[in-house]
Amino acid sequence: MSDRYNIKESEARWQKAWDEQKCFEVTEEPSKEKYYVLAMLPYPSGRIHVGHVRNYTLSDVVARYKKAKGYNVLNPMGWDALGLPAENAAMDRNVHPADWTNDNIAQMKAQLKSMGLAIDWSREVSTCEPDYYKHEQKMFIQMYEQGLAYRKESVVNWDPVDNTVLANEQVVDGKGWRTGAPVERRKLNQWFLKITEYADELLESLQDLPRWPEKVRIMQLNWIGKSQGMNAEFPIDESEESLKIYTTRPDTIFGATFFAMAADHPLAQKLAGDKEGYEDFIQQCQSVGTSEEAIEKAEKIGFNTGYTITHPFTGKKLPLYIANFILMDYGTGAIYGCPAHDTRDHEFAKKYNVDIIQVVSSPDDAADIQDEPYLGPGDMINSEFLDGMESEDAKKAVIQKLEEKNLGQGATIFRLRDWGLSRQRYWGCPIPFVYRESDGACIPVPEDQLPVELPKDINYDEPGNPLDRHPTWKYTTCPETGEPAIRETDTCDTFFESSWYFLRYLDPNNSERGFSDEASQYWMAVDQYIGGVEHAVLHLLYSRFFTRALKACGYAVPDEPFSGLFTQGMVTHETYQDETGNWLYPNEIHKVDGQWMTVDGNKPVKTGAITKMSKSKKNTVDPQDIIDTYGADAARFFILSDSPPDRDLEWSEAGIEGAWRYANKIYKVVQDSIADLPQKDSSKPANFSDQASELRSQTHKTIKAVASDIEAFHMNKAVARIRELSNAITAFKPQSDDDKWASREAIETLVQLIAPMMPHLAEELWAALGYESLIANTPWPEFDESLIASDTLTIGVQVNGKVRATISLPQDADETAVKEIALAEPGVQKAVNDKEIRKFIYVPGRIVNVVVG
RNA sequence: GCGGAUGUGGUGAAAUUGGUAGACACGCUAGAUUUAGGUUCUAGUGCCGCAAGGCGUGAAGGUUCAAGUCCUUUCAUCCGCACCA
Repeated sequence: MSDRYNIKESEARWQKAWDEQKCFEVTEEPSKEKYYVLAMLPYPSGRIHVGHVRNYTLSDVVARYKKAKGYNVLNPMGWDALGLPAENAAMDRNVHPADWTNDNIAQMKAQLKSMGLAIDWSREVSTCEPDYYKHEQKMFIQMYEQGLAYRKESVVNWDPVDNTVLANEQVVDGKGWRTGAPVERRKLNQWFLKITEYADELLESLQDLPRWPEKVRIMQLNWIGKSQGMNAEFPIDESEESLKIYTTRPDTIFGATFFAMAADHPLAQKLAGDKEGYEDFIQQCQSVGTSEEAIEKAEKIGFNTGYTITHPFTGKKLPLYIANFILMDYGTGAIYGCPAHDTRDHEFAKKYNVDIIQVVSSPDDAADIQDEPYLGPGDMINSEFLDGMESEDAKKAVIQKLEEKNLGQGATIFRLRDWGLSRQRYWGCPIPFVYRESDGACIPVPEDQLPVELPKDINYDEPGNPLDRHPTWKYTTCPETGEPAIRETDTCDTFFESSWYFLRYLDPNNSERGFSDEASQYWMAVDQYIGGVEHAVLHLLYSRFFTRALKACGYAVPDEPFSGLFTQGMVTHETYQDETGNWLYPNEIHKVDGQWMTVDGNKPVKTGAITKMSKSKKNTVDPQDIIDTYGADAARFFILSDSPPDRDLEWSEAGIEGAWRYANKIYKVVQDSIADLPQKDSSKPANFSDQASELRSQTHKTIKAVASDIEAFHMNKAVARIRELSNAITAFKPQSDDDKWASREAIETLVQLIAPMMPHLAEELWAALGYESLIANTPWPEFDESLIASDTLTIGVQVNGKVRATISLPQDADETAVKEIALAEPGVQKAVNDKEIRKFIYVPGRIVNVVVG
């Protein structure tokens, strides 16, 4: 009898073996088909969380499976090492962001290694290293030279007490998270990348991404937000100025009852700056956050400028407002308001007693337009020359009319805005520009002076950006004239690093360029990208833009960086609070008599909503505890078996033990049967018992099913198939030595099928089965189609749609024969009774339905 | 507010094109074995009902011989929203 499976010893041993044999280190091999598996790189926050385990287990299964299928598989890993949390840690704990980050990387790398991932660690990349960001500084300058990077004024959240810029997540209820001071909006000169230049192409090319989830493509489509509409320009009465508006609903022009522009519209100050209450109103607008959500949800408020605009067709004078729900960044920053057919305009009109005129007829006559706007299409009414037209035709007619009058023209606009890159923070990639003091000229840092490295000696004693306060770093000379110059002290958005890291992996030792064209041409595009659905828009869109921008700068990269994408669901967990409302970690509570109590003091615990795991709510679980207790294989297997990977996973402690028991069971079953099995590679016998044939059939079916399940990311189903096979193996009693051959075939197959999921256990058993080479280097088993086909089939017999019996039929049974068999079933006879059979339906291979009545 | 998703037993979930709802597990119940215990094995387990049978995929309608799947309406929950990563 065998000893119990020693997880710790075994896992460490096989990880060492993979390392020593450099099992997963790859080079370009033009003769071999490549497969690039990419998992989204982690931010080194401290310790890995369950979301990481899920992500990297998935990529690992794909990598190991594809390797077994014969591909040259690249599966790299790195660290998205720049970002805000490092600076928060620096401020809270007085550590240097670099030290904090590098400590975290060391810890997390050890944790990932303990998962037994098939990663080529020789290609590890950390984005906070100057050797990484020097290349993107060069890229940035190249983009600038191509006209893809530029500077303009833009609004930030400003904390007036700390004198610092706040991220949206640092704004809580309109107040700074540290100071509690009401946040202001402030305009700064900032760098942008011209992603809008590619808006149409990024939209159109979504069609070329069939291996992306539909939902992600739709989200990007909506994000880019192409809309067909009309630009128009109307003179403002009693003024020299005129207002440029944009609308997607030119058909509703006769329903226009007011005009409105954004609070930061250049005309706002000009026309109303001296009006009473203007300053207060602007203040009010500025107290709303900069996020789209905050703006949309804020109460709709307006300020009447006192000016009017004459309606181009009716001649009526309509009031011109400044309104907080108009975005300067969208369209022209001004609209005409049609309250009858737009929700926001309606809300606004109700509040300021503006007329509501219906111009599109609604199919629901009862609905009162004064209570509810009508948003759909319909026939035009109250619209002079448009009356009776369909909305779509009316749109064209209005555009044509305004074009004739030289007041407007049809226009296509995008919701997508240019990518604001500047961050007023230390722990980011320095933007490689200097400003000459004499004339303010903006000069790129010459290539031979790159990288512009972050200074090490910084302090957080004062608020604000340490680079800006640094005594020496920012003072330099102009590379062109040698005159005094000041460095750009803003750093890059960290999405900049993550927009090209997958290229750096290809050639991590290249110190001249970020990567060579040869490496890119061999490995790109990424065949399978895997990561969180929360990145569906920003990161994935920025990366798609980045490859196009790099191509414009002369790099050999494909337009689309990721040909296949899989987005995993979030990992969620129940939340817990003590009596005073403090959040509690799951390991700070325990059950006493069926009630959750605090471990410390046995006080009652309130359980709350199941939400995405987050540190702020303390509903996190440290996967290391699980790996230490049950082993990496059990953790991986449980995560794969529990939920479909694209769905949210509610973490529970209960299921992991089942995976652990299963691993032990497999170990025991295989170990116990080895002595009695034929030797490996012994020749296939000719005769099998029926049970053995059955087992062989199931073995081959399982090979096929597991492969297609893995390829479709139905890992939970693959696990179910594997468990069915192992159940069949345990139930199987060989009748002869020939049958034992079938038994060995099934067991070897089982070990091969679990190898991508539980790689350590698989190696252990593969060795036990007599193989000297690693299972990690062993090809995927082949299945025999002839063993899969069955000559009988079992189908259900319904009477009036309810199943009353199941029958077995030969594959080729004709309808007459089927009818005879079906009607002879006692259950069917009982249900039919003496009622008349009105119809007999036989769908070959599927179902029989007898309709009586 | 806008956009995207999800809803099936006590729990996680399965279910080609509409065609045997609940595979595979977790948990639970009973029994057996062993151990100090975690284990292991056998049987059972959607709900109601003694049974026959009936009812069951968030809710309400509809189409169909047949609906978890298609259509309409509706409710609930979760995620993203441009300076978190």
